[in-house]
Amino acid sequence: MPDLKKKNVDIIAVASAAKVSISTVSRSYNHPELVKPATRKKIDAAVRKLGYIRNRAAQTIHGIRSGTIGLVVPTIDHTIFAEVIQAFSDAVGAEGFTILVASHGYDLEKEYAVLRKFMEHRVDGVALIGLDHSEETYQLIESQGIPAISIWNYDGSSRISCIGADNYLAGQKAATHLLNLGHREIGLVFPPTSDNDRARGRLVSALSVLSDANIEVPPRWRIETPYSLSEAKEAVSKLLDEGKCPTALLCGNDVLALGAIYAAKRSGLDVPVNISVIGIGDFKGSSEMEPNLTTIRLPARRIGRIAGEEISRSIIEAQTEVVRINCTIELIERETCQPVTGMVRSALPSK
Amino acid sequence: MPDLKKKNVDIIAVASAAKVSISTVSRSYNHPELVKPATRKKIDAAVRKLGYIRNRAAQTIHGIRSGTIGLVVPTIDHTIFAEVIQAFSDAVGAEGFTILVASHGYDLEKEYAVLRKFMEHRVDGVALIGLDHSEETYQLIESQGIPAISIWNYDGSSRISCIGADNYLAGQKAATHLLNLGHREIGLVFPPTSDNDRARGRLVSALSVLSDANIEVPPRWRIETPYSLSEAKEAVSKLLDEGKCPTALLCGNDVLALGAIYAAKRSGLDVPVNISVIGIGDFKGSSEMEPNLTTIRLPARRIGRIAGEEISRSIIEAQTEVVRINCTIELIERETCQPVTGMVRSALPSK
DNA sequence: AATAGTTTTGCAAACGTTTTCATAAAATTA
DNA sequence: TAATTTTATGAAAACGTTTGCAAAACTATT
Repeated sequence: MPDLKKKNVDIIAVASAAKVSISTVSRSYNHPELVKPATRKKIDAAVRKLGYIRNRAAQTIHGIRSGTIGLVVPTIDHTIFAEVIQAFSDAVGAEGFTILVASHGYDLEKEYAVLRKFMEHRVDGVALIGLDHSEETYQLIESQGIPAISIWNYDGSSRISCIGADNYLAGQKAATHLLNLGHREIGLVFPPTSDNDRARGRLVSALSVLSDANIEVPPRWRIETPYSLSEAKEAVSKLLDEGKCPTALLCGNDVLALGAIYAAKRSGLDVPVNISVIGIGDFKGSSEMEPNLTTIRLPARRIGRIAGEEISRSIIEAQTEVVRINCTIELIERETCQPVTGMVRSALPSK
Repeated sequence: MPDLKKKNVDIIAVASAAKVSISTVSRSYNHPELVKPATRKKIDAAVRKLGYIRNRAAQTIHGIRSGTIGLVVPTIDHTIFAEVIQAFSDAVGAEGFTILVASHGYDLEKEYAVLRKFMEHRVDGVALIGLDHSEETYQLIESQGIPAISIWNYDGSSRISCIGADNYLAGQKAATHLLNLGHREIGLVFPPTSDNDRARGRLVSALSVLSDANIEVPPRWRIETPYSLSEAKEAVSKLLDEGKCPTALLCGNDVLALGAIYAAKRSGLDVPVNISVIGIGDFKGSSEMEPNLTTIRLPARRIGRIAGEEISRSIIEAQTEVVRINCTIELIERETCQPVTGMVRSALPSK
């Protein structure tokens, strides 16, 4: 039973309890092969008796790694980021690192502030979402000279290492799929795209595919809504219930797509018979929902895991060169999209 | 522009650049009122010029707080925990703390290991989910004498501070509601209950309400499934497609409930016309899904926020007495449950 | 102009470790 | 048994801060 004498037990206490010098105690942790087994046993006993726990702060000021990695995300409670965090955490945890987590709520100033705080804690590396960051943020990272990695976006000319998918391609694939199914009347449901390169890439490319096909999306069919199930549902409901409605909805991510599907159901529309919906992401649950969501798969867990492995590696090997990894994405055809030819348009609301 | 001369800029570098002693630099951070404004200005200039960032590790070994709080959850990528983490993070962030996060995957040994690692980092406090922890874990917390708080469960005799809801009551409310609607043939869908006091409390109380009403749940109707949408859907599908099926499903949480609803839909059953489903939690999205989920609301964000506020407070005030907060829960009647009297049972599969 | 009081600053010890270097003890060899 | 090599340990400096104490620089008072 640990000695509860409030005195904070330090390495000195252990040393005297074990009747050895502090150097020996330290060594028995850091270079156990250099200390005699018998001595090690004495030390272990003392450690156990006193309930000693090493102080990483004290180690850290010797230039020894802190063993922490900072992770900043826009928000923690979106499926997609939660998945990334989990995978990232598992990957770096396997290498002995602990993560510091913070969210910035899509505010790049806040992101900088958070990152600075991480630096005060002398994290061994940092991970961010996307490549949209303030100049200050980039300079901070560069001036500290620690490994940094951007998760979620691939960009061949990124300023820091990145691992992710090509969001531009994602939007393209989604739009192309709808086109292939014969859709010409297409609505767009996207989150705000300022300060969000993921959404922006998808939107821009979708729009460009559409305009290449000579399709113009009327403003009323271009919905901008916060990244929220309820708000997306609300916004799409409004679109569906007023005036002419599109034959298909291209959504910036699966959450918005789900909101759209709920809105359709609420308006008495069947997906995909009356309207098709495609998402981007293939979030956890998208394959289970009824009807199963047709979407562009962005391998969140894989990205998170590789990001974790990659940054651990660059910390351990102290190599700071930029690496860029592009994860392939694919169209997952499920049940929420169908060719226009098979559609029943009569169900459209007449109110 | 920061001086990039790899030399790690420390307080000494700043001092000499500003032509003052290191004590003065230190003071200008910690007790600015003690240093002359003109001097402060010189120091600020030097700091900016060199890109100096304080080293919390060095401060920490003076007994100064590390400014970190450790948070251990079973898993990050379940809506419910993600919500809690977000709220908790925001609350402690407002007080200047940064969180260390780790997950243990429902393995209490791992939880202990993670907690130990947190202690090495000298976190100022720790937060855990639920009250099921190993004896070792409790002793570790007690021996370190730092504030600890358990999130999600209320228990009047908890060993550490706790904030949460009464899961026992939650199960009771859910079961009672089904009973009130006239259901007598009730299926139970729960996650494994060992090492999970939340689920256990709910299951035990539901069962007890049922048996008090002289209702016995046949083994085939007692489904144990991992906390996963797809596995719940799978398991419930099997139940629904083989043999007699219950008029209502009581699910241990909203994710399992959603899985059950999907399974019903897949089996051609309408919820609630052919079968009622009740969840527990009222997760984000439960109110939006179609049909809206009837459930017992556990205020996740509120719990997370209060937990964060509470632990910040006890760290700052250095007061370590146990506090226990019980958040009220309520039945949210929505669309997935209806009285047996109105049900259509003919739709049941005959295969 | 000398004194007393205040404000501002610097010196040095302390915090809990790791690590280099030197020394003591043990094992090996001659 | 003495000399040599190897292995195990300890003393002390170093890491980047904070802070108690004392000295220095001002201000105000006579």
